[in-house]
Amino acid sequence: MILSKDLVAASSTPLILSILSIEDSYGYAIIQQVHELSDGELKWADGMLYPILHRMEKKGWIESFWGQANTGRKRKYYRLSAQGTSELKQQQEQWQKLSNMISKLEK
Amino acid sequence: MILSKDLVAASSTPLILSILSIEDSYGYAIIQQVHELSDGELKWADGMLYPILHRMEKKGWIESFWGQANTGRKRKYYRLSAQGTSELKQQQEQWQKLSNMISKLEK
DNA sequence: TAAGATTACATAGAACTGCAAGGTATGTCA
DNA sequence: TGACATACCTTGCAGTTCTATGTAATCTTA
Repeated sequence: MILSKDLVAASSTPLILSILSIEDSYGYAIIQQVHELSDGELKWADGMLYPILHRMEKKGWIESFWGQANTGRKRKYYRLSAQGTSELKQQQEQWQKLSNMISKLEK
Repeated sequence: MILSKDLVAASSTPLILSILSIEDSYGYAIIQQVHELSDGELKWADGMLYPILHRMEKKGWIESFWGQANTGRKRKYYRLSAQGTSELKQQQEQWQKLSNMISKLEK
């Protein structure tokens, strides 16, 4: 199944917020987490994710800090901010509301 | 609650398809139906809806025909095509899948 | 019966934006 | 040593969206 562009766009933010609500993560890992979570249906390009992360940070939903893998390679981790937590809650509610509207109409 | 732009964009198509799956309708009425269904939270501008309807028709999901209200005023009705029916089903599945992913992550 | 509100549809194009493409760099391992 | 995986970044424009604007018929009410 190919997910519609609109839906992918609309789901990316809540998905990232959700993932970060479980534990801090970094760009490259988030891509893989999404890939697994979706059973391979969502395959984000990295060039698509990083701008989203930057935008979310600018909005104050997430905060970044540099970390180090045990390999020595540096990673830019993100953590959910307080604002991001409330944003996540709101977006989940919105999804729920729209899902209900759409499925309520099902014959 | 202000619905995020992305979500509004992603939901407009399945919403319209859903409404038309119940019964044929026309632009002006669809706006009101969405307004009611959402308990006043979604307030589409007409200038926003008509282009969407045209796009959907171009994609073959809906078909238009001119009708007449009992008042004598002409109306452009839309009906769901076979293609639109299968598109609706797909989009509903996609919504479901993403909703599940997002809510499964909830702590 | 005139003015204002409502119903109803249409479209150009300004304004926005998403993301593909292209770039850099380090670690691993055969 | 070179191929592959890991890891991050940004620009630019192709494509989209919907605001602003226009038209016109019908209804209401004073």
